Amino acid sequence: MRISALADAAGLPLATVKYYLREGLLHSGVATSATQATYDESHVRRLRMIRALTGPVGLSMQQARQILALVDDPGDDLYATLGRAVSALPPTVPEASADDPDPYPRARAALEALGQVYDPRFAAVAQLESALASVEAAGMPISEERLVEYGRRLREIAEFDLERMPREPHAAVEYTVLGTALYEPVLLALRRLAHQDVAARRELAD
Amino acid sequence: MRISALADAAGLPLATVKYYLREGLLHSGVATSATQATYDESHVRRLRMIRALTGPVGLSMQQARQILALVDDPGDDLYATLGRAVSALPPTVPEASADDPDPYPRARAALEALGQVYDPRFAAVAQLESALASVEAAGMPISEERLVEYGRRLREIAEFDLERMPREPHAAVEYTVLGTALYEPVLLALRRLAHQDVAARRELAD
DNA sequence: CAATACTAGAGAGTGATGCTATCTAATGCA
DNA sequence: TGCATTAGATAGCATCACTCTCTAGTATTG
Repeated sequence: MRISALADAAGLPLATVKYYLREGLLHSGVATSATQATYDESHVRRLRMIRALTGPVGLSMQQARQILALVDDPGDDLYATLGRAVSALPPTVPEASADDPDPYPRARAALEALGQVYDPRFAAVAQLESALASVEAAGMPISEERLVEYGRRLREIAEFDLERMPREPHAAVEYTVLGTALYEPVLLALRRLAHQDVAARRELAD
Repeated sequence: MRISALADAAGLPLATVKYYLREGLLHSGVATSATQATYDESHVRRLRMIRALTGPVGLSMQQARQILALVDDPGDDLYATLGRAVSALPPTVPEASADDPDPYPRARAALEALGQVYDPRFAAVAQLESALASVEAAGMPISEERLVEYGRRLREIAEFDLERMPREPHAAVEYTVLGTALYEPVLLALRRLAHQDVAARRELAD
C-alpha cells in the first residue's frame, strides 16, 4: 500500500498522514526506493488509534505520542506502566513541591475513606487533588458521602475491567493503558445520558 | 472592590481578568465613573468557576461561556436546560444528516440494552455514538456486557446525584449543569486510581 | 520513450486560541 | 500637585494542529 492509499484507507488528508509520520506518531513504511515506501494494515490501525486519542479522548499530540510509546514498548511491570500512562493523560497538573509534608490532603482523605492505597507519587492522586480543589473553589465542594459513592461504583467498574484483562503481559498492558484512556469518553457520555434519563423520569413524575 | 483587588482575590493577572470581561465570561462591575467600577464576591466566584471550567474540565472559553450563560439564565425546564448544557460540553460531534433513518445505531443498541430512553435529539447520544465508533475503530470495541456494566454503575451515580438535587428550580439547574461538568474530572481521577489500586493488589497476589 | 503522476522529506505558512502588553484619556488618592 | 490606577481598545505573542509548497527523484501509462 502506498501512502496515498493509506490516507484513503484511514480517511485522512495525505498531508496529515505525512505530518504524523514527521511527528513520530506513525511508524514509517518500508522504503523500496528513495521516493517510495509501502505501508500496511498496522499503519491503518495506528492512524485510527491516533484519531481516537486526539479526538474523543482529547489528547494533544504530545500526550498521544506518550501513550502510543507505552503501548509500543511497555515494561513488564503493568503497575508502573499504567502509572506512566496516567501521567500522560489530561489534566496535566503542576508537580507538588518536594518539601510539602502533605501535598494532597483532599485526595488522601478521599482514598482513606475509600480504603484505597494513598501513594503521592501517582499522577492520578495529583489529578484528584486538583479536581477536588477546583470544584471546591467553584463553590460546589464534594462531600465525603458523595466521594465514597462515586469511588465505590468506579471501583466496581475497575474490577470488571481488570477481570477481563488478557493474560499475556504485553496484551495486558495495551488493554489497560488504552482501556483507561479510550473508554473515558464512553463513561462520560453514559453518565450524561443517565442524568438525562433520570431527570426525565422525575419531570414526568411531578 | 476595584479590579486589581479582584484580580488578587482570584489569583489571576489583571490582564486576564480584563480579558474575561471583554469576552463576556465575567459580568462587568458597577461603574462609578468613566474610569472606575467596583466588583464584589460574585465576581470572585465567577472567576473561580471560569478557571474550573477552562482548567480541569477542559472547556474552551466558548464552551465555558455557553455553560455559564445557562447557569445565569436557566429556563424553568430542567430537562431541556440539561440538554443544552450537554451540547456545550466536549467532545463536539458532527451533527447527523437529517435523512439518516438510524444515525446512532451503537448508541441506540446501548440504551436499549440499558432500558433507557433513546432520543436522537440528545447531544449525549451523538457523543456516545462517536465514542463507541471511535473505540471500535481503534480496535478495542466495547461488548454489550461491558456497556451494561458501565451503564448500570453510572446510572446509580446519576440517581445519587439527582436525589441530592436542590428543590428550588434555579438552584436545581445550577446544581445539575455544573455538577455534570465539574464532577467529571473527579470521576475520571477516581477511576484511574481504582485501576491502579486493583492492579496493585493483583500484582501482589501473583 | 515521453509525458504525467506520485513520492519522500523538509520548510514555511495558516487560522484558531488564550492570553499578555501597550496605549490613551480619564479619574482617585496622598 | 503628582503619582497610581482604571476603562476600554488595539496589537502582539506563543502554541497547536494542521496544510501548502517545493525539490529531487521514481513509477506508471499510453
